Amino acid sequence: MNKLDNTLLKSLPPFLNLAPDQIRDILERAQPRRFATGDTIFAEDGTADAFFLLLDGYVRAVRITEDGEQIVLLHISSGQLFGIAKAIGRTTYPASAIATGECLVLSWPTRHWDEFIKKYPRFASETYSTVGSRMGELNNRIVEMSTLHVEQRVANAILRMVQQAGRKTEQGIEIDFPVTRQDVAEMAGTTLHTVSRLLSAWQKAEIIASRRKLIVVTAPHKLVVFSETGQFPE
DNA sequence: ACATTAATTATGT
DNA sequence: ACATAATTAATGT
Repeated sequence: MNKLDNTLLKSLPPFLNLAPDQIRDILERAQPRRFATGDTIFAEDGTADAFFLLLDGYVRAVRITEDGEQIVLLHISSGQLFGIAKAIGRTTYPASAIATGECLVLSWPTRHWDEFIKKYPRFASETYSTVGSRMGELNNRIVEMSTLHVEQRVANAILRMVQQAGRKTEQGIEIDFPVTRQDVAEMAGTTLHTVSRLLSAWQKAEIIASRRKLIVVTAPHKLVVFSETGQFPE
């Protein structure tokens, strides 16, 4: 039913080295979907009736607190599996998935999960490693949140985005999806005002350059040093 | 050391 | 023109 290129899946980690008929098997059960900026792909606590593979674009995992405050848990970049509640023994999604920018996604009904795991060892090991690395990231962030100062936290938030979605330009490394100060604030656990103030300062110090919804890190090394020491190098 | 409030300006449809 | 984003200063905990 779909006109997706068969070579597309072949190059993705979970489906590496599969035979053509296996690729077809997987694609036949997949539903390709597009999402626009800000679209909710699935909602926190909703029944996990599908799991997903991000083909293009970026998605962020978001949770809402008691008093309606958003926090951004992590970003997912293309090639990654997400919405894999089954992998952590859940029947509902632990967070909401929001499209940041245009997204192209493959989704499969959850009932195929167990079979995929059995049939395709790469798919199984890939889910383990993505679950593992996300746990690791969240783990680090807990430590950061409780030990570091805001300035270091927003530095880390920016560095993480650079790491996951950095694109080299003439000026430096640019974050490949739209980010507002509010977004950064939600990642660093602070307010957009503090973020705005910090970004302005770092702009003057020629560490970053930023326009509306865009952040370019012009001196990545200095920002790394700052995130670790709380001081800019001479 | 940070958040909150509020007022002001810039930017994108 | 209108809504959304960003800056900036003042005040608060």
